[in-house]
Amino acid sequence: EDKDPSCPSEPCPNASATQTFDWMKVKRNPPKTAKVSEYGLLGQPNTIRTNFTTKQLTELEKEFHFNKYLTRARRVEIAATLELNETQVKIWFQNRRMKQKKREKEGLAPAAASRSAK
Amino acid sequence: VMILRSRFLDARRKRRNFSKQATEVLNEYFYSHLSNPYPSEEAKEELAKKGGITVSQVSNWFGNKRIRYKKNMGKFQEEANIYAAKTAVDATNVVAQGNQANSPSTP
DNA sequence: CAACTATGATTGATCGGCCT
DNA sequence: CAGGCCGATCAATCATAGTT
Repeated sequence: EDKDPSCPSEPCPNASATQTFDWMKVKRNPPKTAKVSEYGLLGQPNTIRTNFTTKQLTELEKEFHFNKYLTRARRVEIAATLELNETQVKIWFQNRRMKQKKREKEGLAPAAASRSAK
Repeated sequence: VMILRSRFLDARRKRRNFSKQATEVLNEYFYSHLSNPYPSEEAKEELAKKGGITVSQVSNWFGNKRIRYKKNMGKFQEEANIYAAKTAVDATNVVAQGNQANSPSTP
């Protein structure tokens, strides 16, 4: 599967005025969440982002409130319990922390604004 | 595998389109920096202030804009020209020379 | 009023950089 | 050198606002 996704056989004649910059060509690698050993063989790799179930999210959320950071042991435990990869659990916590931070930030700025209004 | 789309039935999604001016400011920046539409944190703050929205919203906007733009560049050509012309007016001041510097305040 | 499109927000996962 | 975290971003999707 070695092919050039952009312009198979032509030097891309930049059509109109606006040209194509690098950022427009950026392509992310497909998620490696795929697990060849699960359905017998590849074919339908989890090329898409997995959707966590409400149950999984609830558990993860619970853990997060207990500890913002994971321990190797905790991670393994949770991953097994929720049937997720350790990586997925790790990533979830990282995203969760960022989300937390974002919320705190958004929760303070408006407060300062309303302070002067009141 | 069930219909667990109840991921977030939260009512937090009461989206409201941005004001005309906010969109104006954002698009102006986007198209005047089309070669690299990645505003710095400082730039985002300024855009947020000018548009009357939050920094996160500015980030979301650029994120969506970039993805959607490259997804369908043709659909934005028209818009691109409109804003390209707008920013050009800003430079028509010095018609004498083709000054490329577009950063008014860069120490 | 239904059908369709434009758009803001959410989020699992990736990328590059830094640190341990 | 491998592994985790951060900050930013991607990319797909959700749900709604605005159009047709």
